[in-house]
Amino acid sequence: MASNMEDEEESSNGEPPRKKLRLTKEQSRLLEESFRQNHTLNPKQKESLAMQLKLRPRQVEVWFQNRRARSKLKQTEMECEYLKRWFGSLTEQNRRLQREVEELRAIKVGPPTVISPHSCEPLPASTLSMCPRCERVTSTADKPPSAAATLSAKVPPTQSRQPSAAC
DNA sequence: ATTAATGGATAACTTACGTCA
DNA sequence: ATTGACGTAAGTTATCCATTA
Repeated sequence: MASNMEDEEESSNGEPPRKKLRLTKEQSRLLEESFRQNHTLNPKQKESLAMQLKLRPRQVEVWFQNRRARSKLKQTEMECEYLKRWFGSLTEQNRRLQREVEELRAIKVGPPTVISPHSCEPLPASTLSMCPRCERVTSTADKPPSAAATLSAKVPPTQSRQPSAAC
């Protein structure tokens, strides 16, 4: 360590070396107690607290400044932890929902042949094409509600299961 | 057991900005 | 509208002390 080499002397720039005060237990206790009551001090409170603690008012002032800063830092750290946990739970929820979507998509695609909504005849899947707008292969409006229907109920009306003009 | 290096806590300082008379 | 005094927040520096290799 490079400290204490010029105790009681002046450093090269003519300034006396900065000395750090160590507060006693009792001083800390009183300051903390006072901080609990009020996070800021008016000049009168500062003066009387300084007298009580046998410190300079400036030292009391600095202590309160630093104490407010520590308090805020702690609060910020706690909020950060909370947000991290929240993010984690949202990520997990998102994973579950993605899995569910995959399962529902698998059910919806079903077997390789489908029934034509027009002729009620089975059609080979290879003759069908995907509508780029609604991403549906064919109309299933005449089928009973399924899990897939439940999902699509959440889709905006323009993407309803009724065949659009483009389909 | 001793010692130098290191990191955390915090007192003290500096700067920028807002408020008010 | 301008100005100077004052208080505070934010950022930085310096010091002390405990831990560790």
